[in-house]
Amino acid sequence: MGRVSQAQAQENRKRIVETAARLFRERGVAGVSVADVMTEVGLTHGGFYKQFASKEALVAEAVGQAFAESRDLLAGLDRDSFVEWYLTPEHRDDPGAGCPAAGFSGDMAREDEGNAALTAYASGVGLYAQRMGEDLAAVSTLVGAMVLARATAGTELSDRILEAAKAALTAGGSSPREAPGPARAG
Amino acid sequence: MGRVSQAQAQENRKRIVETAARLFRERGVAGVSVADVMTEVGLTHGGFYKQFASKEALVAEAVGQAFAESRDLLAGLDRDSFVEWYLTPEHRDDPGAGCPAAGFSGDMAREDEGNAALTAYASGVGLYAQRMGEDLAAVSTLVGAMVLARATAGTELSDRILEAAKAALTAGGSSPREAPGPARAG
DNA sequence: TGTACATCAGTGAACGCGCGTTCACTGATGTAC
DNA sequence: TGTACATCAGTGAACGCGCGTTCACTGATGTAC
Repeated sequence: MGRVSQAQAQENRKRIVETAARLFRERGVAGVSVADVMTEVGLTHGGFYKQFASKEALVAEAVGQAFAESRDLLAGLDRDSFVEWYLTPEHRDDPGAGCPAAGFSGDMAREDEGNAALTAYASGVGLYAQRMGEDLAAVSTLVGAMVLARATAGTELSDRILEAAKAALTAGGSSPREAPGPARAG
Repeated sequence: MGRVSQAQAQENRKRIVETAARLFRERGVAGVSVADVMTEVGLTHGGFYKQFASKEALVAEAVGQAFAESRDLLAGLDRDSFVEWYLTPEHRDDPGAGCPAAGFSGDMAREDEGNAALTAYASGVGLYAQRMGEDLAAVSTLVGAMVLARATAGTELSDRILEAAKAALTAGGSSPREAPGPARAG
């Protein structure tokens, strides 16, 4: 295959970023090679560097892409609906299409400061914070529950974590310590 | 160096596991090679396989070791003191000596089920749950806050996450939605 | 509109590198007498 | 206690492999006239 139209090239680039955003969340950045991404898109790995300076640059774009995709979802649900959706086994079992704050957390903790991926990640977390009314403790509960539920997937503990977090964050925002109840509803 | 006494060999093995438990939490399992661990211990990498079947086996032992170390800490503090310690910048900035539930979360999410490391991890999380009175939502808040604070380290958001989680989990369990304050203190 | 040429997205082989793992070897340790 | 020999923890070189990245090449696209 020779040269491709500019429109096609732009389309290919977009698909590379979207595919990376999904695969990195599913298997981690270290678990996905540049060749993996390109093969999934239907291209050969050599062409990657015509579009991106490095794998690291792709990671940064993928993080931004993942948060951009979730922006629509966040906007379309009210707080309780969002929490309900977030803490489902379906979300736990499909990290590739799920919350980037949870999906990329393991990889971001090891990036060095100032890094483009980190910047995109931090601003994305800000988005989630906004959705939750700047309640950073609630965001922590969501992300922590998802991370733990995934790490314990397959055990009985996993489902219980999701349930406990849901009970704590819905039904009026009762304390994580207290049993869920109708107090403060509305 | 030729053969070494059985006592020395056992001591070396122990130090390999302890060093791995620290390094894996600091840089992630994929970010630490077998040679890295052995060099840190002061041995050469070739001897590793006299003591362990594979890197994967070391990961499983390291996870168990990390939780075993934290067991003492958990036992020595009451709930509020534990929460206070957990949500400090010092804990955030020293993952190698910190909570294994947070430190290994990124790596565990990608292990396949039935795996020895996963089993050790899940039972370790159970330990934390016990410490927090089986309040899995509170455990989620702790781990989520630490994971997010680490992923956003260096930004202003990072400290705010720790503060918000601390406010939500101490001072009588006030709602994560409310701003921190002196109300309900004591 | 048609022709001639330059561009450059994508190909596929190759690179150097670090990884997990193996192995022949060493020589102090542990054991049998 | 002393001697002779087997064991085996640790050494260091080597292995095959997959990775990120590079590069000469291809040929359709884009452009200049």
